[in-house]
Order: sequence, then C-alpha cells, then structure tokens
Amino acid sequence: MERQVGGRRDNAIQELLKGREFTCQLRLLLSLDSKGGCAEDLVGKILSTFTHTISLLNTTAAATATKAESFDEVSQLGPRKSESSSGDTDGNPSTSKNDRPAGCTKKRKLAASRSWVKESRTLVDDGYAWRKYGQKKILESDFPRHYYRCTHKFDQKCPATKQIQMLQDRPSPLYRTTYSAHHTCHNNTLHDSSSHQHFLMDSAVDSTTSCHLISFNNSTTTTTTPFLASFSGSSSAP
DNA sequence: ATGATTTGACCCTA
DNA sequence: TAGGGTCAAATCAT
Repeated sequence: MERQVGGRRDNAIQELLKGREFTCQLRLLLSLDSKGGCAEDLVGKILSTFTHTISLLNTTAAATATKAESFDEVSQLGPRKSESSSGDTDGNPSTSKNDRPAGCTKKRKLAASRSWVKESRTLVDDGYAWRKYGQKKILESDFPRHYYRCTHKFDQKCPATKQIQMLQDRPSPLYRTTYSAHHTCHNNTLHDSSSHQHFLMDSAVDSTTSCHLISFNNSTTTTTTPFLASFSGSSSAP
C-alpha cells in the first residue's frame, strides 16, 4: 500500500524531472534565438515551478523514507518559554489531574509545533537520561508509541521529552523519534550539550553509520541506556 | 530500599 | 466523541 504510493510518487518525480529537462532545453533554444526575455522569463518560472514541485515531492518522500529526517526548529536551543507551564505541573507534585492549569493544553499545542523528528533504522542513544512515562497504542500504527521525558524533569525542570515509535519491523526496523523541547539539564549521564549537538549533526547523515548509533534487535541490545532496553521488549502491544 | 517501567485512567484538543 | 499525551499506582529490577 505504502509502497504503491511511494512508487507513484517516484513516477511523478520522474515525470517532473523530464518536464524540467524539456523546459531547460526550451530555454536553451530561446536563449539561442535571443528573441526577447519575456518568453525566457516564462520558461524560468516554469522551471522554478518544476524544481519546487520536485523538491516538495522529495521532501514528502523523505518523510517516510529510511533516512528521512526533518527538523522544524533544530536551531532553537535552550529553554523554551512555552514550557514554563510545564513547571506548573512538574514543580507541583500535589497538583492532581483534575486541577491542572488550563495553560497546559496550550503548552501541549506549542510543544507540538516546536518539535523535530528523526527517523532511523536503529534506536539512538542520544546521551541523555530518559525516563519512560507512557506507552500508547496509536491508531494509525501497528506499533505502540513510547513516551519519554528527561530524568531531570523535576530536579532541573528540564522540559525535554521524546516519543519513539516503530514504523515498521520488516524487512528491517524503522523508528521515528519525535523530540519536544531541548534539554536544560546539565548533569547528563553520558554527554554534555556539545555532544548533543554532535548527535544532532550526526543525525543529518545516514544514521546507520553514526558513531552514536547502537545495534538493536529483539534478542540483543548492546546499550546500557534504559530506554533502549525497555523499548526492545515492548514493541509488541498488549 | 530506591529508582525505573508498566499500564489503566484521566484530560485536552480537534 | 475519538485519539493522543500525561499521570500515578502497581509492579519490577537492581
């Protein structure tokens, strides 16, 4: 199903590439004729339309592809204003579910817009200490979504959270990790913020070659990071 | 004993 | 009202 859609998209891209090539040739002819810039301008616009459309299609394809990776706001580091309300609930353990501040709903919305996604064939130890706080069967996926927050959420009010979801397990596993908010904590177990940057940089390339990546499968987990270990055993929904 | 994970329930958004 | 995110008690691991 998804493969069919991907195949159609590839065909569309191929057709667009042809169209762009033809338009290039047309522009070359027009420039040789040197008959005014009007037609050439038009061809230029057509070309840019082709290029833009191809780019859009490639972006869409990348979102579901193995090495796909999109960063909405990667450049934004440090604490976020929108997370302030997180401290309302986090810093106040006595706050019950029933009297959550109204602002937390707004926070959820904002946090969602300030997130970035990474997809890879392996689960990544990003150097931070994560604590799992939930797992949910997602409607559109056969695999449950795992929810993690920073271990230092309470002691350092670190707002970072992430969600890990297996998109497929065959022929090879594919995971989508959605990060929300950046770490504001400092005493991370393995790395400092600079190595976190390194991780982000690494994730822009093929994640399977990243030095931070960890071999992962159902039988063996070569990591000491708790969240990876727990994820291995919980990929099957109850 | 302490900290992490599991899991059902609650709550909010669309 | 359904789906998704979070909470928190129960359970597990060290």
